[in-house]
Amino acid sequence: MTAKKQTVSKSPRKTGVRVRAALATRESILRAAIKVFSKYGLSGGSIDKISRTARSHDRMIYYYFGNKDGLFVAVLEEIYRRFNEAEAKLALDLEDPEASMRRIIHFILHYYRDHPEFITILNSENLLRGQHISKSSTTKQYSMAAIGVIDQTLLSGARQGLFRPDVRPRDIYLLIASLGYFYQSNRFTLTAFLGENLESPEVFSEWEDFVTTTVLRTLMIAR
Amino acid sequence: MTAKKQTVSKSPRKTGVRVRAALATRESILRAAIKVFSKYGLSGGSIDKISRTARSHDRMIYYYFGNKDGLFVAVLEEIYRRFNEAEAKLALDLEDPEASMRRIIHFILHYYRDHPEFITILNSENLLRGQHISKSSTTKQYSMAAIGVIDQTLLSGARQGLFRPDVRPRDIYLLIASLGYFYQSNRFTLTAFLGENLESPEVFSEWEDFVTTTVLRTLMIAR
Amino acid sequence: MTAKKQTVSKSPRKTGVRVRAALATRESILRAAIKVFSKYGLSGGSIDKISRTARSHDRMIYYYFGNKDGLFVAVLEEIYRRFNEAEAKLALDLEDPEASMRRIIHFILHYYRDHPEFITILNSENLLRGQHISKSSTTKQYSMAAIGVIDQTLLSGARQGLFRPDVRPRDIYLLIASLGYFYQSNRFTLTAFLGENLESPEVFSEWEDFVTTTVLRTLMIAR
Amino acid sequence: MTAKKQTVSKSPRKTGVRVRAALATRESILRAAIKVFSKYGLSGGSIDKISRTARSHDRMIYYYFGNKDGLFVAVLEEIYRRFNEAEAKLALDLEDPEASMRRIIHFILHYYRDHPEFITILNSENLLRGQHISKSSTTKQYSMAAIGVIDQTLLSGARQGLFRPDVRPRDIYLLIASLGYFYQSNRFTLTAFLGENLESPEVFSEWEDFVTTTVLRTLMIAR
DNA sequence: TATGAATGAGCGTTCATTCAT
DNA sequence: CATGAATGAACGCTCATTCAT
Repeated sequence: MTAKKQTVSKSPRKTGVRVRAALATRESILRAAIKVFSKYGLSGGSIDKISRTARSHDRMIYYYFGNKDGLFVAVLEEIYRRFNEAEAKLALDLEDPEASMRRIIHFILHYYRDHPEFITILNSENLLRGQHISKSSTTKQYSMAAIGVIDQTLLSGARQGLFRPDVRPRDIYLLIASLGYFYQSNRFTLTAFLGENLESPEVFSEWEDFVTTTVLRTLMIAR
Repeated sequence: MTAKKQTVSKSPRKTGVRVRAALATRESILRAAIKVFSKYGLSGGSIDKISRTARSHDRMIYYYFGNKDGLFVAVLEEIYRRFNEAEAKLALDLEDPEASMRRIIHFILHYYRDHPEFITILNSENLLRGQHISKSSTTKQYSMAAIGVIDQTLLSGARQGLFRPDVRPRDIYLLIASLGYFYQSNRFTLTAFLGENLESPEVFSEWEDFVTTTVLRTLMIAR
Repeated sequence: MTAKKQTVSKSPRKTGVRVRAALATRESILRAAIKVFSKYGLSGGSIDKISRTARSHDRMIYYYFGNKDGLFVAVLEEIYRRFNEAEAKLALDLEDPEASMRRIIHFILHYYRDHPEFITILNSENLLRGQHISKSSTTKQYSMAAIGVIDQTLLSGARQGLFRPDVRPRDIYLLIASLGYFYQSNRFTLTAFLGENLESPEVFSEWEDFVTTTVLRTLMIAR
Repeated sequence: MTAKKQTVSKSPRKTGVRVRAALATRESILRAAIKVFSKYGLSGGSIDKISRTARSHDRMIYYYFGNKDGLFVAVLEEIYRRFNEAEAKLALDLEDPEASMRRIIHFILHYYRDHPEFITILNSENLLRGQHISKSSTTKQYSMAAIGVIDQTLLSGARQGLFRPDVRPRDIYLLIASLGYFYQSNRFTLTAFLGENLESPEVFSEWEDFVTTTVLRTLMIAR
């Protein structure tokens, strides 16, 4: 974490250590930024809070990320990268499209639940009308993967005569994402509104069942 | 010295120019706060921005709302009240449950699209883990109305043998709200992600069709 | 305390009640001001804190005392008046000057201990270089009484051949006041400095003995 | 980001212009704070007044002292340190205890007269019930020196058969401090009260004589 | 006699950022 | 590669006070 306390050495042998230490500093700042932006939003998450959380110094943030917006862009890229990385591990059996679809739903709902920073940071970015994501080129490529997985499943399902052939993968992606995202994103106001604790495992589990049923009903050809 | 709520004067003779001016001040601050919080979030929406927008003074915000949090609570209550007021105008023909459901979906999706402040302010409140809404008692009553409308529609549909009888109104409320909310809330990151402009009327219209189809497919008994 | 909630009556009979209520308001503000100024000083004791403590309104302070300085002048006069009133109750037997002197010392030390507001408010006034007391005419007359009592005691003691005849009453007044005042006024820093709790009854009692001894040693003719 | 205490640089080569400038900034803030707190008290002495007096910026106060309270603690430590430093220069001839005692009295009375900030700042701290001094460890050690000097003098006097052996140095310290402090601290209200200008050199000189006489009378064994 | 509404200046503090070395 | 020093603007909030009835 807080490497870089070592004194400046003159021997070139130690350069490797310093580079590694520098990376560690950069990484700990990034991790701290995710935590802080997630909790306080962009304007509420101050440079000071972040550097303190990272046990580093304000100045280092400027050193590695230029300014606050640069740091936020890096944060955005990182959370998308993490989501993509997790999704890539989904081993789907395309021969069983219904099971694949259930797995995808399960993955998305659980990822959202277990990574609240993903949701709050995307909300922050949307509050700012997406002004950072447009600066980033890397994020765009991730959509391919996310929708590609659904596309393949739908194609397989249609080929087997199980799924309607006229359903667009983009709509199914939005459908699942909506149902997973809104539930998590708005769980505090919803809890007050509905008088029901959406954070309880039972309520969440019931919701997953409902989502699965709904997606399959809109996909599957009735017989 | 916070102003007493509503400031009901006992002698109606005195309900003169100043009281009217006072109400106007309070209201213009509230309206400005909705605008500013909606655009910048709670921490980004400064007292100064708000009082300037309201063409009033910082001090008056404290006079009428105590502090920034008090103002935010009032803002929350106001946007819920407005939603409720709009919903109350929905004239549903319960004899035709399918049409009713289409109307409800139409109303919610369009309300979210036309009132982006509703979404951004709720996101801000959820970022803060619902710490303001719990202080407010008035908001809770609004959920009754919102779900009540769906409940009646589902009952009518079930009575007529059109809708499945085992679907919970709360789930249908969450289903529609999710699909309307996420689309609007995340339209900027989604636009970058999907490479498609979700703000275009055509894309929105297609989405409304998809949502309607999905809701009805999950509700209606196949024949 | 919080009279003045009664509705405005048109019958002149009740005028007495209202005047009394007004006095009560004035008095409760004065009492609150003593408490607040004593605790927070002049600049730290805000109009708002005072009106809140008095369960009255800011505006009433201006109504009765003109402004903050006017209120502080009234406070100064009040604490001097109270001291004078208490001192007037001292029944001294001038035939026994030593006992009289012991009584005076006892009275002053205990008055300071039991009325910390007297000390803190005088300190505030001295911080401001006595700018309020010069506006007040009533306070000056009180010194007469305070020193007069000592004067009579010294005269009696000198007449009886017990006290030195060349000691000035003003010096004895300053001597006793210094020893009583400093002990109370600086008891917090002294406690930290000396590592001894000056608020304990035993330590205070020992101090009273020392003061009495010192005053009498400087007064009495050795035989 | 509060500055580290004293900022001792490890490589002496770097102790350059900026470090010296930094020390100057810190010191000029401290000096300004003493002046301003002395004149207006803690709550009346605003950060703005101080930074303006120091010809620095608000921000630097927070940089070097954390917050206003931190600055006040530093101010307290500084005025105690200065008193201690001055006292350390007192060259006493312990072989002549009476002369030593006269010198101590002289020193204390004149120090109080010539350093009014010492008195007003201690009054401010006592108004706040000693809440800052308890945070400071350095001040406690100063009491040792102050009382130690008196202790040695008393011991020498007792050894020579001049002073009573049963007098506690702490009491003599309090006696002298009281008589010097109260005279200065309350000189404005006393001047109004007594109708005599305590700031005139003659009156002060007479007071010093009276104090000296009083202290010696309570100390010395009558023959 | 009493009040709610309004005001502009100031409060202590934190903001993101740049400077010089 | 890293840091201590510095900056001006903004933050949420409170100040004593006056206005109009």
